[in-house]
Amino acid sequence: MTAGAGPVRPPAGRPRSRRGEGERLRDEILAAAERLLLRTADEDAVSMRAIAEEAGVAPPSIYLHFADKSELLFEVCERHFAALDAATSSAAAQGDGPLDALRLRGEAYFRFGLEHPEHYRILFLGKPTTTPPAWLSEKLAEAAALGHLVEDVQRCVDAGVLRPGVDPLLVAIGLWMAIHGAVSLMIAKPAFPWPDPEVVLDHVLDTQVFGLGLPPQPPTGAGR
Amino acid sequence: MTAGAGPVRPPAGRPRSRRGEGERLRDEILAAAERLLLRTADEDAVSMRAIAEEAGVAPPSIYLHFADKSELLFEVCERHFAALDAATSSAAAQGDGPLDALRLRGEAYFRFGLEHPEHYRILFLGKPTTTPPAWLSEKLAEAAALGHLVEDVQRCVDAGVLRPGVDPLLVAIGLWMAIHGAVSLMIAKPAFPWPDPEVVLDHVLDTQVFGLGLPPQPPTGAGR
DNA sequence: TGTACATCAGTGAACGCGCGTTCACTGATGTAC
DNA sequence: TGTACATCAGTGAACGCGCGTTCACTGATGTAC
Repeated sequence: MTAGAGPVRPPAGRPRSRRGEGERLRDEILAAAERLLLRTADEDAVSMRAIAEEAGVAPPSIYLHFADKSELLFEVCERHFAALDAATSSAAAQGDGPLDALRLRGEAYFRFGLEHPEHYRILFLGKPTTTPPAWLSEKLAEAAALGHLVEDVQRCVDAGVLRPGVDPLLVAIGLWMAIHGAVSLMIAKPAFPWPDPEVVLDHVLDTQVFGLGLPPQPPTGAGR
Repeated sequence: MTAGAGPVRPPAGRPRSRRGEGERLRDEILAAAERLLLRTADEDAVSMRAIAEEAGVAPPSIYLHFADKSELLFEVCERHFAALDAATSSAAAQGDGPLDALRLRGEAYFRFGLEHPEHYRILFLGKPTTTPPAWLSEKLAEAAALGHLVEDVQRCVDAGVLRPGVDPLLVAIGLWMAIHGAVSLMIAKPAFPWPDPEVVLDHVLDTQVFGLGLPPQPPTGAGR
């Protein structure tokens, strides 16, 4: 009975946008979907109805701004993965030389994935059926920041710090797969007794650089 | 009008089991689910109704033998992954030395995953929510044949073909992650312009063994 | 300054769907007497 | 050998749910005259 001003209003009524400002709702819907995804950590909980409620709006209003659900969800992720690209690239920029840059990029990718598991799941673990066509190749590579990764690998090749004759694209894909494997298993099976994430990360990256096998020429006898 | 024998019968009527042979249906349901999964290659298409129809039985009949859907689906996969374990282990047994065995095991795992994408998806890409508790750790490791992988790694350590001081479990998990990363990305994004699977596989395994970096002591000048 | 009207932002109710699961039941089959 | 009965394998119909999406609509707001 404290704030008794104004007539009866619908519970969480969001004020309607002024004329010409209809686009504002678009951003609010995206923000609501993102909040839901982060709070519930469950893609299934992010239904159109739930998003609408989170945004303080009726479900059909979403269709004023998005063609369907997947368009909305993937735009949420697109924004988020722009942040991944920024994070990995800025990490790589701190690198001391191209190999270090590559390593820092990998670390940033790994941490980003573990910190945003549901986004990661939607983009990289989801079924192709529910993925819009554009996301099947170009955007996917973009989201994984694969282009920048290839560039980093190319720089390593140019600097001569990788084995000669390697294919930069193949190397980049291999790195992506190795780190993705770590991220996706730990995300998909959180209850599994994994070692500490940082231990896993270090091991995966060390293995990529040095390999598991013995160095070809151990210092036997007359080495040093 | 060719085979006019017998009275009118329900379309795909499966003959009811004799008394005491009720357990027979259990196997038929498992087989039906497996067939559906392989034919449709889509986990969503494998509903209880669809399984029942494939088995020529009414949906409630499934509950005579399985508590619920996830119990059924995971039993399907359990059988299938017993085959994975058999395939990888028999591949490893062909190996010429422990390191070769490890490599053959990895190859077998990779190929098995690509050949059975929907099973792989259910087991390793599914959400923890839909996974029965037992599958969150013990059975999971079993299914990935992790135990046998650790043993193989241990044999390599004992034979002195890996870098000294490595933790066999960590190495095994790292190998698992690397190959899983390749399998899961190629499964999840089949439309992506991946290199040829065998090229990917070779690269991933070579990298695991040799690393991407330069060997520590390149033969400069007075080597040979 | 007043008023009819077009436009815009947003809504209430419903459609149709397929799902997992439950319930009360049927009818054949073997068994006890 | 006959018959009542318990048991077993399996079913038809329905429950309740939540989903994505559509449709006809409302009511406020700005604009033209």
